[in-house]
Amino acid sequence: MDAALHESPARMLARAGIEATPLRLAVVGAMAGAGRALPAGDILALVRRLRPANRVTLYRILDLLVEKGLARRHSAGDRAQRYCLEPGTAGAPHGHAYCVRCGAMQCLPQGAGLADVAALGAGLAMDVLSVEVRIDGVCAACRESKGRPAGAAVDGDPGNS
Amino acid sequence: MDAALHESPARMLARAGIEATPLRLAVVGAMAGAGRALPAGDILALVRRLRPANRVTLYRILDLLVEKGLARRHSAGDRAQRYCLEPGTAGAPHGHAYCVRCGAMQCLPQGAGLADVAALGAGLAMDVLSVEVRIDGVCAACRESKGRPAGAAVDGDPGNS
DNA sequence: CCGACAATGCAACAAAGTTGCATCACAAAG
DNA sequence: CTTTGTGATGCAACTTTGTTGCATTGTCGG
Ligand SMILES: [Mn+2]
Ligand SMILES: [Mn+2]
Ligand SMILES: [Zn+2]
Ligand SMILES: [Zn+2]
Repeated sequence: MDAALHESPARMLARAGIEATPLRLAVVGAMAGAGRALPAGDILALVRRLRPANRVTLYRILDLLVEKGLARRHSAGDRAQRYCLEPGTAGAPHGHAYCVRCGAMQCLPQGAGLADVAALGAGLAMDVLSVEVRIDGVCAACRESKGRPAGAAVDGDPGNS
Repeated sequence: MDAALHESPARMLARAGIEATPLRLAVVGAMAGAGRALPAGDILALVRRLRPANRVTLYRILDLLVEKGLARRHSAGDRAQRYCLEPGTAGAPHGHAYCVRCGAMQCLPQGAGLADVAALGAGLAMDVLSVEVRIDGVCAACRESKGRPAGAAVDGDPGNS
C-alpha cells in the first residue's frame, strides 16, 4: 500500500512517549501498514525475519503499546488476541472483519457503523471504556479456495526461544 | 427473575433437536435465566451444585449447543469464552456489556444498536455469519466497590475431575 | 570505571480448551 | 436374559496463548 501515508515507527513511538529500541521499532514496523490486526505469533514471525526476538519480550512490548495507547488489543473468535496500531490521529475506534476460516482480521474504516453502538453504551449504568465491533464471516479469498484456508498465517518456521 | 417467561430446559433441547440427558438439562438450566453470558468455569460450578460433572463433557455439551443454534459463544477481553442461550424465538443477535473489572458479561436487549452494524457487514466482500458487539467498561457494582471486584464469580470450590 | 535502571532473555508456570481412548448406560437384537 | 451396538461421560495427557520471577545485558550520568 501507500507508504507515504504512514508515520515512521520511530515517530509513532516518540508520539506515544515510548523509548525506541531496535525490537520495539521492529514490532511497530511489523504492525504498521498491515491494515489488519495481527496475533502475537504472526508479529513475532515478522519481527524474526529481521532479528532474533524473544516471545516474552514481544508480549511485554505489546502490553506497553496498548497501555500507551499506540496499539489496540482485540479478541477474535479464536483464542489469540490480535493487535493493530491505532490510526495515527486520534482514539477513534474502528471495527474489524474476522474470517472464521483463515483467522484474518481486517481493520474496517473508522467510524463505520459504530456511532449508534457508542450511543447504546451511554444508556448502560456502566462506565464505558471502549466499544468492540466485529463482523464474523468467511473472507473472499477463503470463499474461493474451498480447500486450504486462504491467508492462513505468516510463513516462517518456529524455533528461536 | 420471572420463571414463567422461560421455556423449560427440556423443551429448549427438544426444539434444537438435542437429546436430553441429565447433564445437558443441568447445563441448560444453569444458563437459562442468567441474563448474562457465562464462562464455562462458572457454568461448571453451577452444574456441580446439582450433580458431579466433568469439565470435558461440559465443553462438549457447550459445543453441541452452539452447533445446534441453542447457545452462542462470545469472546470477551479475557481468555475465557462466554456462553449464553439464544433468546427463544429467533436467531436475532444481541450485544453484550462486559465489565473489565469483574468479568461479568451482561446480555443487552435484542436489536439495540445493531441494525447499522449489520448493514455495514453487507458491504464487505465477505460472507457475513454473525456480528459481535461488545461494550467494555466498568459495571455499576464495580464502580461503587472500589476494593474487590463486585460479582467476581460463582462461588463453589473447584475439585471434582 | 561505577552504579542505577530499563530492556531483554530464559525457564517455569498458568488458564482455557482439546484429543484420544476407556468406560458406562441403555436400548435393540437374538 | 444375555449380547451387542451406540451415544454420553470420564480421565489423562496435551496444546495454545499468555504470564511471572529472576538472571543477564546494555546504556547513561557521574
Ligand atoms: Mn484494527
Ligand atoms: Mn447473550
Ligand atoms: Zn479467510
Ligand atoms: Zn463489574
